[in-house]
Amino acid sequence: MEKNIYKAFKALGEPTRLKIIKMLSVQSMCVCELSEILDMLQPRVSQHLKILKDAELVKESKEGYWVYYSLDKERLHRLWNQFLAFLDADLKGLEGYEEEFQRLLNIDSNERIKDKKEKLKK
Amino acid sequence: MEKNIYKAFKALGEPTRLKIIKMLSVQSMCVCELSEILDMLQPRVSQHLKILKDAELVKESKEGYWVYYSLDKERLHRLWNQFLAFLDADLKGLEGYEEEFQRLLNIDSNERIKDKKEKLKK
DNA sequence: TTACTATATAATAATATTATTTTTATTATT
DNA sequence: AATAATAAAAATAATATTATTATATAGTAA
Repeated sequence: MEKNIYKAFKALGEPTRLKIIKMLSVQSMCVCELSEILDMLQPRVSQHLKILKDAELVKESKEGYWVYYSLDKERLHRLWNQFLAFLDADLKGLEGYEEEFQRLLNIDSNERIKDKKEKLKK
Repeated sequence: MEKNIYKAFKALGEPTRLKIIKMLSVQSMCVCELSEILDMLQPRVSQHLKILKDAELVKESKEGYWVYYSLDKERLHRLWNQFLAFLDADLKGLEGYEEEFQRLLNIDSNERIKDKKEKLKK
C-alpha cells in the first residue's frame, strides 16, 4: 500500500510524464498522437506510458493498430485519499513501521521527557 | 507553477522521504530524532529534508542545537488543488503548452476528423 | 504472402539520484 | 578558551533513470 503511494508519486514527479498526463486530461490519445503532439520520439512516450500504467494512473485500450491511453481520474482521487489515510494512520500497527514505532517510544520516554523534566527543574 | 507540482511529487515519490513525512505526521522532530528513529545516518536524513524543504513540504525552526522539522499540511492540500487545477486547465493559454496546443489542433483537424470521415463513408 | 503501420522491447550512453564518508559551521556547555 | 553536540555541506562511489538508437512484435491492408 505504501509502495503504491510512492510509486504513483514518483510516476507523477517527472516532467515528461506530467506533460503526458496533462495531454490525456484533454482527451484519450494513442501513442502516435502523443508522440506527435509532444514532439517526442515514440519509444520515449511508450516507456513513460509503461511507468504510468504500472502506477495504474492510465488505462489502455487497443483499437486496430492503435493503443489508446486514458487518464484514470478515479485512481488519482484514490491515490490522494490513500496518502491522507497513510498520514493519519496510527503509527502503532502501521505496516512497515514496527521498528520505527518502538524507537519512537524510546525517544519519547527517554530524551524528550528527560528534557522536559530538566526544564521543569529550572 | 507546473514545475512546483512535479518537484513536490518527485519529493514525495521516494521511500525514505515518504517515511520521513510519515514520522513528521506523528510529531515535529529534530534531525537527530529522525535519524535515530529511522535508524539512518544523519547526513542522509538532512539531505532528504533539504529536498522536502525545497519542495516546501516541510518547515524548519531552530532551537539551540536542534533544528526541528514539521510537516506543512496546508501546503499538501494546496499541492493537490494546484494539480487538479492544472489537469482542469484549458490547454489553450496554459503556460508551457503553446506548441502542444497548436499541434493538437492540427491532429484534431487532420488525422482524427479524416478518420471519422472515412468511417462515415463505410 | 508481402508490405506497411503502430507499438513495445532491448541495448546503450548520458545524466541524475542516493547513501556513505569526511569535513565544516553553529550553538551550547564546561 | 576548549570541548562537545547538532546539523549542514562537500566529496565519492554505487545505483537508477532518461533519451536515443536499433530491433522485434502485432495488427492491417494490398
